[in-house]
Amino acid sequence: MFIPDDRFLIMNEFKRTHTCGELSGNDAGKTVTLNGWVYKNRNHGGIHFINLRDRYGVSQVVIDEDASEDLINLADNLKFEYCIAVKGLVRKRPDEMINPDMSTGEIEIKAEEIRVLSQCEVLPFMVDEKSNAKEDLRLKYRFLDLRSEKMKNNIRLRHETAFAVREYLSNKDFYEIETPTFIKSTPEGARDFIVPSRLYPGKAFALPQSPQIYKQLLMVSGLDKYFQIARCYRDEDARGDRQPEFTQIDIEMSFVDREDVLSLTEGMMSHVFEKTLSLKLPENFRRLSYHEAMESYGSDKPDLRFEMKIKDFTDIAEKCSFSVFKDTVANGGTVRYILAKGCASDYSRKKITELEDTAKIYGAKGLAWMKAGEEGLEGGVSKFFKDEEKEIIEKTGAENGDLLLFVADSWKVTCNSLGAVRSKLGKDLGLIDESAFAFAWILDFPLFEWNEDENKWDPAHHMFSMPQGQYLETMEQDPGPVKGDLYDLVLNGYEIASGSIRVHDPEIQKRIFNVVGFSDEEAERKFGFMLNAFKYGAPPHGGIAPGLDRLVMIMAGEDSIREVIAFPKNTAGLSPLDDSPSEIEQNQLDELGILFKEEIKEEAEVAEKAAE
RNA sequence: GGGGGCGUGGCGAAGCUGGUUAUCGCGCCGGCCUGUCAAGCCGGAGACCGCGGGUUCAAGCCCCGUCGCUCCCGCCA
Repeated sequence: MFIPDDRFLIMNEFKRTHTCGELSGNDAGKTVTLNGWVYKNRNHGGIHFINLRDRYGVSQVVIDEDASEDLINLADNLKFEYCIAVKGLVRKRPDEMINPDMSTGEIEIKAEEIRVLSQCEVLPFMVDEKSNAKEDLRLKYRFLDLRSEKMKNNIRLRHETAFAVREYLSNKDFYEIETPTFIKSTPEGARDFIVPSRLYPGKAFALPQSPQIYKQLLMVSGLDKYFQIARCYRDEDARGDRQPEFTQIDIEMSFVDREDVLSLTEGMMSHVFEKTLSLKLPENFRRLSYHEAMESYGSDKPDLRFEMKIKDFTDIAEKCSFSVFKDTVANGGTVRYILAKGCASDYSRKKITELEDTAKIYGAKGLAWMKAGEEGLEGGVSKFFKDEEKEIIEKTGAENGDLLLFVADSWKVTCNSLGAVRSKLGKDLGLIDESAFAFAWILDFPLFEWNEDENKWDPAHHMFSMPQGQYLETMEQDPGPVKGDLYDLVLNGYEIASGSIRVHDPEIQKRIFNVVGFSDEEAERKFGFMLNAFKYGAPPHGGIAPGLDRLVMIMAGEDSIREVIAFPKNTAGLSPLDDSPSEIEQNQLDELGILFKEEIKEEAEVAEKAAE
């Protein structure tokens, strides 16, 4: 095997003239040089075919029977994923050998010279869509995984999305401004990642959960329209759609109301989908109130690719003889149901139990059911509703062969659990159009949430969202119904953006703090620098923050944001690639004034002994 | 913090109500083959069945524990 000593010289002579994806019949007759990786190597004795791959595509290289012995010998020894350079003549394939599945299938390159630029060891998994290697292994060898067609396309889509965002916002006079990633820790909301300070032992920076406060300060600065494709950090457990570090398209603008932010976002999404997927989105997205989303779809991020609404059953439940329903209503709860058209025969007792298990995950105590037959309602809890049978059939519109599913519980549990049942039905019954993109705005979120455990009002989101005008007078006396100028954008069952019109008036801000029991002193200590800025001519402002990872995930048809992040963490928050986080040197700890390493070990040992 | 699923050569899987030699495809090594494009044909190497313990005449399979991954609840915009 010839491995060159002077690779610079080789590169000089064998620098690519074309990529592996661009050659077509029009290039026939040209002498070209390609650089790439050996994707396939088929040896037919007298003739070799090598599929050479780079970022741009795959081209077939042929080593003919008339090639030199050296070249044949070299081709024989090329293994998967060798990085090579090929110099040769582009020629049209004979008609019957054209490969219509290959963008370069019209041509092939008759190799004249081949140089091995870099060898490759036996692979841990095939760089191939069909390899199906486990994700942890793929993450450990991400550099190989990213060579695959799918990952390459996902990374490209992500780039194109970010590019379209920059293009759109820049054309609308937005500035892209970087905000700090070492900031003050504010322990509200998610846990902060902490960066200890060497210069000030005992003190620490936090990594931002979002650039929220800084972007609001930029509005006070009069910079007017800001965006940033911003890395954000949250020290919480990962999920398929959540990573400890993620990227959001952070946007803030001054002198706007809710409608301005919504229409800007709609325009931006339309631009992105047009540029990346050549898809036209509706000019205005559907709108649902939070209450409506929860009641009809059982989620604040409903999948609107199918309907199957959840409906109210409380009026019949409260007067029926079935004590589970009756008592729930009497105790302030609610009874709601789903009508599954034509599902009676598909759903045996066993399959209904699966649905019930789904409901139970979200706190439901059970899933009551009945089926509509030729004679009326039958099975399940139908025997308790003999008197109301007619009324139920009329109310629900149940027809022969339909299945009715009920949950009786608190409003929230009823909605959430039926929402989960609805999702499962949608998947199981194939109601979801996988090619659809169902955007919707969720509006009118409550600003406050009653905390049962601590007997106090909590902020339902963050504390800097503007209450809607009609609630301003009664906010303190009756916080429950207060709606905020908050908005979420949902897409196919995911929340892909969240934003609000902010409070820019220190007086209103103070009142909100009061409702949630935040003392002046505490507010001053945690957010003083922002509240102070608001004393100096803060403009009315608002914004939104679409999650880039989730957006691209959905556009790519993936189920996990890890598929659209070049180097993600796994669900345990670890990086299998570099094995981080890792232990650090004692001297690093010493420099930071962190002395606990031995103490932690001792504590762990003590705990271990206690466990025994 | 809690629940579900998975863990079998380098990779992906099969392995029945426990039964003696752990199977298949890909990859790897050797050979053959002039038009393939998931190339084909012949031969070969490679596995402490995640780890520890238990039940049994006998465990990949059953039980207990533990570790890892993954999905979900909690948590989290």
